[in-house]
This record gives sequence, structure tokens and C-alpha cells, in this order.
Amino acid sequence: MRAFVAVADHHGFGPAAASVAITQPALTKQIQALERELGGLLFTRGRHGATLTEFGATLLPQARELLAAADEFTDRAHRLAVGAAGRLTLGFGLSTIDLAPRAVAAFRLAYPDVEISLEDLPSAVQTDRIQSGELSAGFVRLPVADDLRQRVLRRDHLAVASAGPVTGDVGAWLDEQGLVRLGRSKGPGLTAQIDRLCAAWRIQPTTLYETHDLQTVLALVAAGVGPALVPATAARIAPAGVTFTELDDPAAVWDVGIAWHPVQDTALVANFLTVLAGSS
Amino acid sequence: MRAFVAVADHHGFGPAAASVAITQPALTKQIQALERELGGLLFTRGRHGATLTEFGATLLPQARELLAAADEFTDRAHRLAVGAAGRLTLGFGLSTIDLAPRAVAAFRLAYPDVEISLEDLPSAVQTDRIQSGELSAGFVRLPVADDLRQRVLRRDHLAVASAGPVTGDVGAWLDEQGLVRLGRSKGPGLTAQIDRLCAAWRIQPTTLYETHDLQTVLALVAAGVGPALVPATAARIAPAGVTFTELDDPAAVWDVGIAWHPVQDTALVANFLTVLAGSS
DNA sequence: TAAAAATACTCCATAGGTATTTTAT
DNA sequence: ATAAAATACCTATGGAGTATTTTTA
Repeated sequence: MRAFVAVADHHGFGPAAASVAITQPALTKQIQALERELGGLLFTRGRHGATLTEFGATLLPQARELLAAADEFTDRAHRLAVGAAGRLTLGFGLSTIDLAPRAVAAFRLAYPDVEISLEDLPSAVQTDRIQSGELSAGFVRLPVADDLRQRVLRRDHLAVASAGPVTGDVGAWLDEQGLVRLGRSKGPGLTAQIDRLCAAWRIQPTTLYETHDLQTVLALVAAGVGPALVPATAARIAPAGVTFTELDDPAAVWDVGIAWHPVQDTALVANFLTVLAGSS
Repeated sequence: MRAFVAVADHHGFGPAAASVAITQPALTKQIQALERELGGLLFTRGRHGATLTEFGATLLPQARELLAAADEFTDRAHRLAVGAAGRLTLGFGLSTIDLAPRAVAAFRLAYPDVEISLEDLPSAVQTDRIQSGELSAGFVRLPVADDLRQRVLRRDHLAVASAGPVTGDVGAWLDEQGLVRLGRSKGPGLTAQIDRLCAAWRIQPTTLYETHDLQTVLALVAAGVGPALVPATAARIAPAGVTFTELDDPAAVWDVGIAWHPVQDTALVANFLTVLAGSS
């Protein structure tokens, strides 16, 4: 095959043999074998080398295409293998709205041939999609199911979001005021975190209102319905008039990081993690 | 390569090995070699056979395409080799206007995958194009240059085309009447044939009119300008009122056939000649 | 523990090399 | 006469086989 185009290009077996780094008799045998396989003579041999037959001339361009396709295949494979090409589907949540896009931008610069998609999803949905293979990796609340790989990126806190200042002991105050809450289905991780904190503080604040969107929670807080426990990072999307009081009780603290399925433990994801480490 | 798609299709090395008619260890080594060459693992091996990695899953469709392209290449080569595919460019002249299209129609039926082009050209132009490789073969006046292959298809005659009956000795009559002639550049073969006949008959008819189109010659004959010497086959395109008198003097007879360059001595042309022999 | 892939080892087919002959101009 | 391809012959790599071990769910 390579022999074929080499002979065609060099108009002779001798130079062609040199170009593919074998000897002339070896190349002769390769061409003879190919001719036998294809069922026709590719060249007419004479005093001045080899010239294409009609048959050979017809097949030459197709042979070239085939070789080019084969080369592109191996080339692409190599780039995939080192994580310089391919497709990366990422998820991110509210608490990584600053981290994720920055990391993606840095990665795009370093690996321009990688297709990236970035979806805004709650941690719970992300872990499902990571499990099912729909996501290459996701920025999620840690820890996650231990059949996933994970890396901690930073620590996040609960904060009290309130319309006015928090007075006296925070726990007692919240127990007395009650809480505006986010629906469990929307943010099961956050809800569990809040439950853990309440248990630790031995309080049982009433649920003043339950909604399915963090922005609505904050709007209700601003409207004076009552306080809420939200991630400290929610401060960046809060309306004016909401006061944030960060909590540093151990039960109010959790890790945020990136998680991926072991199947996705590929050069591509590894490269992304490296860039991520560098860009933070 | 084939091993790769076989393992992917059969979800395991054992059945895949059977499908490509080698043993499991041999297939294992093929896959390992491919993985080494491409620079990444294609499968994760486990209790239930082999499943594609991300890397493998990405490359599989491309590998399939590549194999399909390779198969199509050899397939096409085989069809070319036996003359069941390819491109046939043919020429034909006035005296084969009945033969050529009939042969082409028959060939189309027998070999539907062959592209055919058919051009109406004088013998002289045809031989040039046959020499240069532009034509695969041509229906021409014989003989042609003896570096071309040729086959006689039938014999053609000169005929006198006249407005009225030919009286007395044909030669003397023509010498007295003069001739409407076709330009030498248009039909050098025909002109030479006429010259040979006149020489044989020792006559020198005057040129009444010279034109560059056989149809015009016949129209002039019909108009009473004078007689002309034309191929007997011209009868089929003559206007009403033209009388044809066929001549069977040896000097008025020539062969018509098909000619082709030795380079074009391929299965395709051979097949065409076979069909041609059968259709006549 | 059992099914499946990987290894160990042997063998032979064949791709490639060297020396030489044949072919074509 | 001579440049170029084909042939003859040899060698060695590596692809494929059999028997066996290692892995993993």
C-alpha cells in the first residue's frame, strides 16, 4: 500500500525502496503481493523504471485517501491517548460557579482541540450523570459515593441569610425565628447539611416556607419572611438587604471538589485536573 | 484493527477470536500490539469479557469506517481488475454510427457499473486521442498506425451519390461531371480513399464544390450541383432525391473496425470487445 | 471458584536481506 | 550495453498455536 504510492511517486522501484527504507527486492515482492491480492498489474516495468497501468492510475488516488485516513486515525488516537483531543462534558453547581468556568477557560487555552461542554446541575444530578457516564466529571459537594474518584478543591460554609442582624446565640435565634428552606429534592446535600447542623445544635426551627430555588429563598429572606441557612457562596447572588453571617461550626462546613467515575480516569480528565490545580 | 472491532462486537476475546479464525492468545497479542501502537487501552478486561474504555469507544466508529474504506478499496480493485467497473471513453465516426451505439447499449446491460462516454469524432482525431490516452478505444477506418491494436468489424464501400442515374461507365461519367468534395481536413481518410480510386481509374474529376460537412455534401448533390463520392453508409443520412450507386472496385473498399492503444489493453476493453463481437 | 484474559514457550511462515540473473531500451 | 526489476536463496522476526497461570467478579 505505502509501497504502491511510493513507487508511483518515485517512478521506479529503486528510489521508492529507499524512501520506505527497505531494499528493492523486498519492495518488488510487496508490489507483486499487492498485485496478486488486487487481481491486476499496477505498473508496467521497463528500462526507465515503473509507470502506472490504467488499473494502477485508477486506484492510486483511492490508495492515497486510504493511507491518509489510516494516518489520521493513528494520529487522532495518539492525541486522544495523551488527552489532547476528545470530548469533555462537565457539570458544576452553585458553589463552584466561580471555579468551574475559570478552569474551563484555562483548559481551553492549553488544549484547544478538546471539545468541552459545561452544564449547570445540582450535585445530586451530577453524581447520577457521572455514574451513568453522561458526565466526564463534575464540580460537586463532597464526599460523594465512594465508587467515584474525587478531589477536594476548597471548603464551603453554611451562612445565615437574614433581613436584619442576628442577635444573641445564633442557634437559639434561629430556633425562635424558624427557617425558609430549600426543597429537599432540589438540594439534598444542602438540606442534609442543615439537618446535621440543627442536630448538632439541638434545635428544631419551624419551616416558614419551602421553595425549590435558591434565588427564591433569598428573595423571601429579603422580603422579611425569615432567615435561611444557605451556602456562604450564595452571597454573590443575593439581592440587596440580605445580611450573611458565616458559620464556622464543624457541622456547618463541607468540602467542595471535583468527582469523576473511574471509567473516566483518562488522560483527558487527568489533564483537566492538572490545569485545574494550576489555575486555582 | 479487525481484531478491535471483533472484540468490541463480541464483548469478549474468546468469541471474537473465533470470529476472526484465530485463537484467543493470538487475538490478545494483536489487541495488545494495537494498544501499544495507539498509546492507550481500548478495553477493560474483567470477569465478563472485555468492555470498551472511553478511548476505545471514541475510536471504534472511526476504526469501522477505516475498515469499510479498505474493504471498498479492494472490492473496487477486484471489479476493476475483471473489467466490471471503471471508465470507458469511446469515439466513433460516421461509418459506425449504427455499430457503436448498439454495442454501447449492449455493454451497459452486461456491465452496469462501468461509466461510458461516447464521442462523435473523425477517425484522424480519434487515433490522436487514442495515442494520447484520452480515448480508451475508437471506431475508426482501418488500418491505423501499427502501434495500435485493431480489430476489423466490417467492410465499407464508396458509393456515388447523385441527383439522377449514373449513365455509362462510372469513371468516365464522374470525370465528365466533376465532384462535390469533403474538405481534406475534415475527413483525411475518406479523401485519401477517393484519391486512390481516381488514381486507379486514371480520372481527374474537377472539384465542383468543397465543404466541411458530409450532410452539406449530400445536400449539394440533392440540389443538383453534381455527384459526390461518399461512404455507402451515408445513405442513411441522405436527403430524398439522392441516388446511391455502390462501387465494389477494390480501390473503393476499406475496412472499418475498432482500435485501441496497447496501454488500454485491459480487462475493461477486452470485455467491451467481447460484447461487441456478441452484439454484431 | 469459575470464566475469561494473560503469559510462557515453541514453531513455522514470511518479510526482508544479499547475490545474481533477466529484461528492456 | 546498461540501468532497472525479477529471481534465488537465506535468515530472522514475529505471528500463531498449545499448555498453563493469573485475574476478577
